[in-house]
Amino acid sequence: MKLSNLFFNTLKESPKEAQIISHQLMLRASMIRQHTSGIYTWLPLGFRVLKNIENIVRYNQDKIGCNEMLMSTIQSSDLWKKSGRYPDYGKEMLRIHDRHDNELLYGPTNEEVITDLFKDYVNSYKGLPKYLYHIQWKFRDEIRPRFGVMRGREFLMKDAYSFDLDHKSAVDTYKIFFKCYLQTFLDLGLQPIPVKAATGAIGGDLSHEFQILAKTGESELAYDSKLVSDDLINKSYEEITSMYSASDEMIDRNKSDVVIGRGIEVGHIFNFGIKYSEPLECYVLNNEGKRVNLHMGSYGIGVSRLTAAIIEAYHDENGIKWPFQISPFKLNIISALKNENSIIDQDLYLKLKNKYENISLDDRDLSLGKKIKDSELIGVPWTIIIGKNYEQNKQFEIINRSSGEKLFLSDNEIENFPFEQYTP
RNA sequence: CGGGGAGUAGCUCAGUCUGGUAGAGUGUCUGCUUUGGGAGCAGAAAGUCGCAGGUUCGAAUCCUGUCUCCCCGACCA
Repeated sequence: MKLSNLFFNTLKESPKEAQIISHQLMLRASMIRQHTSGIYTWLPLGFRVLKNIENIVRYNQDKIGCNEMLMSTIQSSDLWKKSGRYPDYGKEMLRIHDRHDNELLYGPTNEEVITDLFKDYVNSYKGLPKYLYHIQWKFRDEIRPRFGVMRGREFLMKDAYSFDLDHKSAVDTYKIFFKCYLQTFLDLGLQPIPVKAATGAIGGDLSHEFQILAKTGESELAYDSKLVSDDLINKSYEEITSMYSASDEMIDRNKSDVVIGRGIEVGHIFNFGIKYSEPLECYVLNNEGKRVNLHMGSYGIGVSRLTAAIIEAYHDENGIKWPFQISPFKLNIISALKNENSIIDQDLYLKLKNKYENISLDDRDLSLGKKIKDSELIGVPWTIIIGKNYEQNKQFEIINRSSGEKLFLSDNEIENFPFEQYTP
């Protein structure tokens, strides 16, 4: 995209409402705009990032045979009354009335809806197990929204739901999602720490949070240093969960040889048995022709929160440092050639655009310094400058956002340069 | 909900104590000069001072009410 067409407006100073670095940078880079407390408009740059994250999450869900669908954001209160959660959810649930004075709500989660759906479509054990998910906006009327999209009231979540015949099978499913989550966060460029969780309001007997390390994280963590390892993904569920990890009040203060840190919770998985299938009468016939309630699990990833979490993990004093796969633009071309008629930058732009889907050309009439600063703030992994070195040696100057390293490449070299091999 | 703070130009803030009719930086616009790290000079546009009521000759400033936002705590992807 040509930046002259991009709707954005970078800020030198950060608006005072922002307290943490990710919130400040998201505002300064024009990724989001606050509409009201805890509710945000996603501007073009932010929306590109959100979609990139969403696609990585989607890819990993699809890989384990999870079916993508889309449920409504508005739900009827009926099912919540059946499950018993209508009174329990309290003020955090946004309750609304339609013109007939029917009680509706803006969905904070979807266990009821999906359980009610599932029971009418699968009636035999032969149709199990089945996994379903969607990526959808949720609303939880948080007591105190804060830190930008980190704890918004309206937020984008991937929520998956599993249906199994019995407990044993449900545990196998749980392990599949567990490994899938590790892979998803690794693909996003993050180092996940799985933490055994208290099951809380949702209930059930098996639950893990996935935390990523960040100084500004809301949870305190204590974990075995071996959990931070490159080949964690190659270990079995049993091996991984045998290593110590805990958050907040679950931490054993007497335990030594653990690493203490802070984390941002970006995922949470639950196995909760028949908690919803029983009241909502979701059952199948087993191989003896008997009715059995399905064993269910739910698996959440905070997609919009991840944008902030990734910035918390990857930034410096000049701005964001996006992992390549997340960045709104993979590389940014800036021309500093004095000859106004030069189209070297546009030629290069067209050439690289064939190879990389999203790249940008800063064709705005601004000083070189301002363009470089914007490129750094927005967090583009590679900035290509066509200037002095091009005029003298026909070389493009390539700046690596993360390391600050500069490379000088010829016309031929730049076409084959492995830009995607970038680590922030 | 309890405790604290703040609403003045797109953004950051001064002015409020001590009432006299709106300021700075940055951004924006115009012109000229610039062109390797948020350029320089000159000029310009831009604010019902959150809202409502009150006191006063006169209110951003004092009083009352109200709304919104931010921070600390309980809740959570």
